[in-house]
Amino acid sequence: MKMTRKQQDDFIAQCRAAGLSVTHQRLAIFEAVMANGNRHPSAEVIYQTVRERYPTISFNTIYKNLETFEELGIVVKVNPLYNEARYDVDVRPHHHLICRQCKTIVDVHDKKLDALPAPEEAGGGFQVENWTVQFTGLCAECQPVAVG
Amino acid sequence: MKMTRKQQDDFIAQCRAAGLSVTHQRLAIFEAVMANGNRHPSAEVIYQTVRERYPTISFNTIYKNLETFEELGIVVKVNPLYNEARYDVDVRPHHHLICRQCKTIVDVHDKKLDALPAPEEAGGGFQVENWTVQFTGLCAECQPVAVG
DNA sequence: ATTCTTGCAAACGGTTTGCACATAC
DNA sequence: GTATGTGCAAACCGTTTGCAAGAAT
Repeated sequence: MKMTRKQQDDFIAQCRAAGLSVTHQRLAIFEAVMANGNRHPSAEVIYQTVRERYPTISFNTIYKNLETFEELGIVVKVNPLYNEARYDVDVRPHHHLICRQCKTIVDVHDKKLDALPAPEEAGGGFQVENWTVQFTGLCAECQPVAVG
Repeated sequence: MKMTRKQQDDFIAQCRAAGLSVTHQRLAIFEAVMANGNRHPSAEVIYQTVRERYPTISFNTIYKNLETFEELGIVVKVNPLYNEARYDVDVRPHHHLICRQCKTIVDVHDKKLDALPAPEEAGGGFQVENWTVQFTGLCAECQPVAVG
């Protein structure tokens, strides 16, 4: 999963368009993100990958750049509620509205959504036990003060 | 959202059936969980709620009991990937298989799932921007060694 | 020359662990 | 009396911040 020349050029163009400096670190982090594309990597994974080539790189640089990449739309967080465990008393299968700003979670019980088909190809013997639809967006309170 | 006598009795029965001691703390935590049912509370929220009645209760006790409640099936974690941010290079709308054991995430692109209807009642003016289906279960590697 | 980025170190917040004391059974 | 649960404190881990030194433009 090596980065092509075109991917690199596109990335550089994207940086310039956004007014971002093109540093070796930033390029290496982008390459590491691409190289780990199918693994849904954490910052730690990116850090370890980049460190193979730049042993002195700082964790901070990884974090700052992942944040930057997200603003650019190059990557997206799989788990918006990554910072603390949240519990649900409703153990029946149902769905969630998640406000990306204030992290409010609202339950959704919708008949139409209950007719969801299982995924056709369950990714290499994956045994599905449960599923839920996560709607992300902005709650009523956060819409006026939204950033991004 | 006060707990009914029946709910309390059921809870006590459930504890006894599982061989768990019925402590004041455990009861109070259960009641706090129920009282915050629609808020999808974090451990901190539960802690603050219980502390109003038991000011000396320990955070540790909250954690241990939330864990216990999850094993009993009384509560469920909304966000299995709560401990660290995970990034996705694929920014197109798609879906995920998440292994509850090893936290592996596998992308799912499925035509059938793309025809998902928006929720009928968008919970008080919630503005939906995106959505994704999260299938949870066990990956092929974890099925033989699964706990729970 | 100026602006943006990096690296270091320290703080932070949520989570988890070890162990002595207390409680439920 | 024994097994289980609690409270305290400290460790832990991922994340975030402040700031001086360095690199990109």
